[in-house]
Order: sequence, then structure tokens, then C-alpha cells
Amino acid sequence: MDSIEVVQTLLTYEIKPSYPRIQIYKYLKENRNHPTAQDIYSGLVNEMPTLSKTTVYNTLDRFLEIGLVIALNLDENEKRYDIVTDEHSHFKCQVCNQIYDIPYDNIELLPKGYEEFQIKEKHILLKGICEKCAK
Amino acid sequence: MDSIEVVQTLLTYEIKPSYPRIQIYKYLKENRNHPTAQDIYSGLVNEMPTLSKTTVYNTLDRFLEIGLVIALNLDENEKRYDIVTDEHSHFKCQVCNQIYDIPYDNIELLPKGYEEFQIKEKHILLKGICEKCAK
DNA sequence: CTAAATGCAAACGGTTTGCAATGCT
DNA sequence: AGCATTGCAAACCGTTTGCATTTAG
Repeated sequence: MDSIEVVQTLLTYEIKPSYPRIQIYKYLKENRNHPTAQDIYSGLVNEMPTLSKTTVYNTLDRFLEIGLVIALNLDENEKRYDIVTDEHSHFKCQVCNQIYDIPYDNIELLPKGYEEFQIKEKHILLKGICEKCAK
Repeated sequence: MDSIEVVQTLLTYEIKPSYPRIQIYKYLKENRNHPTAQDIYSGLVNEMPTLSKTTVYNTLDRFLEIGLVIALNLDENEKRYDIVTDEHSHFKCQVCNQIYDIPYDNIELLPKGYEEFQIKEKHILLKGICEKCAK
């Protein structure tokens, strides 16, 4: 993944393209498995020995503000992060604990009487048994 | 709400109908606003001065095991609990922070290719602007 | 030069654990 | 008596805060 590209993206959002921010952004782009802050920290600290978890949190908060990433609450007590892309739901297998991304079409989630509600985000988490564990 | 009824329910699930359990169950039945463990504790400690939060957690874990309640992750860092009932989604207003229960019909959430996945729970959280704040 | 970003250490807060006391059958 | 439940105190752990240092424009 090209660093120049990342710098461009960050500048678009008017946030300073510092080295930690570039690396965290690249990590998120390349690791689409809903990493935790700890995952990101662990994944980067080898090549950035002075990186602190505070910076990971600061950066993620900044990315959240500008809408570059969204935070997921997939059941456990830690937040998970995902670069914003096409809408999709998540399926967590209760047997193997794997988390699947599930695409979905335009679903009508607001019944009659709720027309005035404006949806900005949809978080759909399904739990059950995945196709592998169902066999 | 009738205590006898609660005792019956708990016995159905083969869990001992102790006083704390009965009270916590009643609290959940009567407070359908997705209370936190702290909410439940605060709501009961006056009439049960020796109640501990550990017991609230123990009891909720027990209720979760047997499927009497479900745990919700509505964005904040604490879990919220709800007696299992009809399926509904939640709408959290980003302006006033109120959480609405939204009924939904049978929505097809698994697209083609995912027919083998078995859904046991659906957690649908919508975020946006509620009808009051939209005006 | 100045404002923003970094990162260490300590605090925070919801939840869990260890374990002794209590209660039920 | 024997096993489950309760509840205090302490540990845990993900996240936040205070603040001094460093960095970028």
C-alpha cells in the first residue's frame, strides 16, 4: 500500500499526516478483520518501538470524528474498528467465535410510524451457528 | 407484579428462586429501558441493603445462560440487559441519546450463499436523529 | 515560533475473581 | 451435612486523563 496515497487521504480530511497516523491507517486498510486497539498496537509496535497505545486511541478517535472508521461493539468488552466501506452486517458464530462480514441489500428497518427517524448508521450483528459449525 | 409467578418462572428454568433473583427478575420485568447492572443494583439496594453488585452480575450471568435475558451492547462501554421478548431493534438518537425500541417484521438478513448460517439472535442498532430532534 | 501530536504514568470504571460467610434442602 | 448462593475486597483490563516532551507547518 502506497504511503503517498495515505498522506493524500489524511490531508483531504485536514489532519496532519504524522507517521503514526499513516501507519495506523495502513494497518486498518490491510487488516479488515475488525481489529481492536490492542491488535493495532501489537501489529505496529515492532516497526515503531516508541508507539504508545495512547496514540493509537488518539488516532482512532480522530479517525472516528472525521468518519474514516467506525467503531463496532461486537459483543466483547473491547471496541473493534473498521475502515468505512460498503454497508455490511456481522455474523458471530457462537461455536467457533469467528466473525463473518455479511453483505446486505437495502433493508427497510423502519416500520410505519417511524418515517421521521433519520438513520445515519446501521449496526447489524447476527449470532448463531456458521455454515462450517452447522455441519 | 406477582412474586409467585416469578418463582414459578425461575423454577421452570431449574434455578433456585432466591430472594435476590426474584427481585432482579421483577426489576427487569418492570424496567424495560435496557438497564445496566448498576441501574439494577441502584434500583434494588434501598429495599435490599445487603445486595452486592457481584450478586447482580452472578444473577444476570445465570439468566443469560438460560436465555431469560439478553445482553445488549448499545454503544457505551457497559452492557445493558433486557428480558427476552418479541424481537425489536434499537434506535439511538445521536442528539438526545434516547434509545427507542423499534418493532420490525421478519427481515431477510442473509443473502444468497449464506443459507446454511443459523441465526439465533439478531441485534440491530440504528443510530441517527429521532423524530423529535429532527424537527 | 506556535499549536498540535506524541507517549509515559497514573487514574478510571465496568466487570471478574478469590474466598469466607450464609442459606437451602 | 453438603452444596449452591451471597457478598466483601481485591484484581483485572480496556480506555481515558494529566502533563511534559517532541514534532510539524
